[in-house]
Amino acid sequence: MSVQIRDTLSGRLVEVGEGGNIGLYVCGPTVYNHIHIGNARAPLFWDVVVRYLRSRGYGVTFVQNITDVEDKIINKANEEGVSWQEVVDRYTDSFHERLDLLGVNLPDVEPRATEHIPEMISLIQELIEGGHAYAPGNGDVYYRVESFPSYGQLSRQRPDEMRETEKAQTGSKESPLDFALWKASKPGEPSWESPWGPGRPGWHIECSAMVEKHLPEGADIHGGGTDLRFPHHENELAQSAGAHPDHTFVRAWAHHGMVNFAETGKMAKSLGNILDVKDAVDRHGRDALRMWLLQSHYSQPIEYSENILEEKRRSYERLQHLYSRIFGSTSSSELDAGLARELRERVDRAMLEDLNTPEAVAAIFELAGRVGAEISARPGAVHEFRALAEALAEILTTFGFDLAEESVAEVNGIRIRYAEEPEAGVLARVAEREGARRSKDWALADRLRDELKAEGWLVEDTPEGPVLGRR
RNA sequence: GGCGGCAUGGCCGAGUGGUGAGGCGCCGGACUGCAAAUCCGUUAACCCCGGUUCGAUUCCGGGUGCCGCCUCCA
Repeated sequence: MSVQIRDTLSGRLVEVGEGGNIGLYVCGPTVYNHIHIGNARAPLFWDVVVRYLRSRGYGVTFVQNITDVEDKIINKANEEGVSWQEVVDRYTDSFHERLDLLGVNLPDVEPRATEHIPEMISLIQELIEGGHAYAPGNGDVYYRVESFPSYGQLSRQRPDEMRETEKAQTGSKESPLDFALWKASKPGEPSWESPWGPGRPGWHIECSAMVEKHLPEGADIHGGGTDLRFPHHENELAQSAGAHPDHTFVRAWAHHGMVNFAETGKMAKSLGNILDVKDAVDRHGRDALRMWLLQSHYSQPIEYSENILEEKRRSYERLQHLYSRIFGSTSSSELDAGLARELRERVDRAMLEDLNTPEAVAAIFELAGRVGAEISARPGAVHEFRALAEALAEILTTFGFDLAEESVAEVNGIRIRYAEEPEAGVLARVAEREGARRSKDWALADRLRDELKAEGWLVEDTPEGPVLGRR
């Protein structure tokens, strides 16, 4: 069994993980602000992928870096009159808090740029020795793009056709296309000793160094947003392949689409149209956010709106309800076993071909529909889905959803289902109310329901008995 | 200007050379003392013009529109 990934470099499906192990590197945040939901796409999506691959028996090494030295961090620190380390600490904590809110697991390795300065320096030295880089003598070191003939391959750009912009000023560079590997530090800026004088690393070099260090066999999959394809990944590739032409750097590049707002387009800090992950989770809950991301393919752009997220919340609830209904099934049937098997197979097929989460989610819903139809036709069947309940729980958990497992209490022969443990006396009154209902004492039943409602509990009557929930 | 991607039913969104994924909504129904839910069923689409083909939403060409990138934005 192997996973196929649509590699952005070749445009083809590439097999990875044949040997059972997968090294995954994903570009993480530059910590100079709270992450917005656009930034959340990568951690959330890859979290699902990692969980899934592990559930299928793969050994996964998941590396996601934190960029903790960069112009924007320095600018932020200067604006606020604090040290750059303070900015880094604050927003690294914020990042972790938000991952936690999203229910995203931390990667196996979370390397920081500043912890890899020696590796970067030695990589730069190798590039200089190989003629791929030069130090003009002012403390900077630049990559010599001309020395790498396949430059532009990843982004399908031809160097001679690249538009010249002010951002690509020549300065002390040989060519406007050359990019900084090392920058001389100005006073007050983060600074490390180097063969070229005190300085700090360029942006791209950190990822080259960290991929090589933490995934010595090369990255099977290298993820990041489509906006990183150029220049960031193009430059990473030029650096790593330039320094080590015989070593595989990346087997499959997987670029995910941008998150857009319907009205204002791409969500970007520079455009000011950002939505903090925290606000999105507060508004819609993490499960809705997961459903939203999983119901479209990672390679496509995705649109955010309050309405869409509300829709996704409802979608997820439907699965949660189905699970609640069949959870606790004590027996299995031929139908049950067949549905469980089909569910697992279809999810696998979808995921193993380019991580097609929407296809996998569709399979879950489709199977759910068939269960509903069976229960609808034969209510007693609700207790005969042990295998499917198990498969469903496993898959939804693998996708990182919070599956609420209901408890069942039996009071005076009345079965009451609830997800959240109620305080003493509540269950007794729910049972009392159900007793009142059975003897058609509607006045008492309604009074008890109102009473419980005032205390924050909602009682719903179902054919299978009362269900207690939070209002 | 260059490069890349995308155009699917009211909305979101997969996929396929020929039997209409899936979700949300609408509508119909079931359940129901009331309430709130829930469940079932149905509805409906492949941007435009050519071409290839027995047959194209799917392949090719052209057009239109939208999005991203073009040196440090996930």
